[in-house]
Amino acid sequence: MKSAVQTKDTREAILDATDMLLARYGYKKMTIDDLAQEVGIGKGSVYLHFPSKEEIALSQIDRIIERLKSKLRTISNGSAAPDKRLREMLIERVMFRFDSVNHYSQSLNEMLSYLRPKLLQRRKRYFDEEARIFSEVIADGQKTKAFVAGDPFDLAQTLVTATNALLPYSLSAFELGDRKDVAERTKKTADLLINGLKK
Amino acid sequence: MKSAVQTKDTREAILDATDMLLARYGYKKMTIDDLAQEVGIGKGSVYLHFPSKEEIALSQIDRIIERLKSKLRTISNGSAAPDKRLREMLIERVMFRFDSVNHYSQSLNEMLSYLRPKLLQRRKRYFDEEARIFSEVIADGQKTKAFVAGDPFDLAQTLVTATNALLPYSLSAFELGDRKDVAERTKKTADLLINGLKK
DNA sequence: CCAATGACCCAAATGGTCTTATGGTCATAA
DNA sequence: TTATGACCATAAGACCATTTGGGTCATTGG
Repeated sequence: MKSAVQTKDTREAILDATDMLLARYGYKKMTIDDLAQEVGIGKGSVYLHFPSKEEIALSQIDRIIERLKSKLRTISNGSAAPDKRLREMLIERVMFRFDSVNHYSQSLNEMLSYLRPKLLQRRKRYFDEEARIFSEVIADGQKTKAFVAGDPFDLAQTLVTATNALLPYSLSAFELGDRKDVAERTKKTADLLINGLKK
Repeated sequence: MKSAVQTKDTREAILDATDMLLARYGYKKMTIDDLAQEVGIGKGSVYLHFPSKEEIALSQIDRIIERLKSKLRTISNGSAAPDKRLREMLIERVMFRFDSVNHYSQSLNEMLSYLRPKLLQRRKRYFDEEARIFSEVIADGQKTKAFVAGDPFDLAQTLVTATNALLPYSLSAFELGDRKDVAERTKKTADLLINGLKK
């Protein structure tokens, strides 16, 4: 990875290195110099791809969510019954995040202390975008009268809110508890919520 | 309030003063001297009631939760139908906290940074205790076949988890959003959850 | 000519030193 | 016996010099 990048897009390489260095050093301690060296480029070249250190870290978080959304869309577009799809999506939204930041250990809260306002904004955006994907499945379920009536997006936002406490955010993955336990709590919450949609 | 305390229990007076000073100065800036003066006692007398500064702040948080639990019990023991009681309790658990710490503005997260491990522990305990009160109402609803079968405490914990993201914790009341908005989101979440219990 | 580079700039961070403040203790007085 | 505030030790803050690191840009090589 320290050799000049030839087989991989530089922007992605920077984000990969960011992922690793955030986990190792946290936001504050991670330097652009370290990053450049890790990628095998000059320090100034980093700024050809990202306007600031802050934006690099935020873009890494964005990337995690983009990957999640892609997974949610795959499930959403599947052929299972809408309630089964919803359940799988709720679980995925929690567990994918958990696994994506699990190696960040204590550094998640540290990042929050530096990037709080912008992270909060993005967080709101992420939830909106996720809810949009969820709402499509809800609308599906409503067409066949399997789900209650109501604005699909509104209902989706409720699903999102109800599972938000299970996400690693200010609580690190470590603080959230054992992975198995988080998964279990997520399933139970999802089941109750979907059951509520069915009436 | 600066006069010697005669008509009010000293411990309560200390906690009242803590509530006010936490809101004004935050945890770090609040001094035991300020506290003692606010109550009208000597600085050393504070330590007759609390072992440490840390414990004073934690006890104030405990007190908020005790008041909440009292309110939850009142609702729980009411004569309304179980689903109506549950709904009211879920809303109360969110809004009572919101209102109790709303005047803390930015200082909630500051407190968290100093008291994190102990706050997390207590937080777990609070949730357990709340879930116990909820489980009684769930058991009530199960007796009349109005609610689904299952361990009442387990189901109650799910209700608690599903509304946890709405509580002010690392997100201040300010960051959680407009009070009206929080209440609205809480109601929608409660409705969906209770609907899920009814099947 | 254009993109990559690393030297440069400057504000922020850090480390060292001294001073002050504060949590907690305890001798004293009521 | 209990309340008090002076005392103590350590932590925190202020100050200053030095170093560091985010961001910029003049230079070079392809």
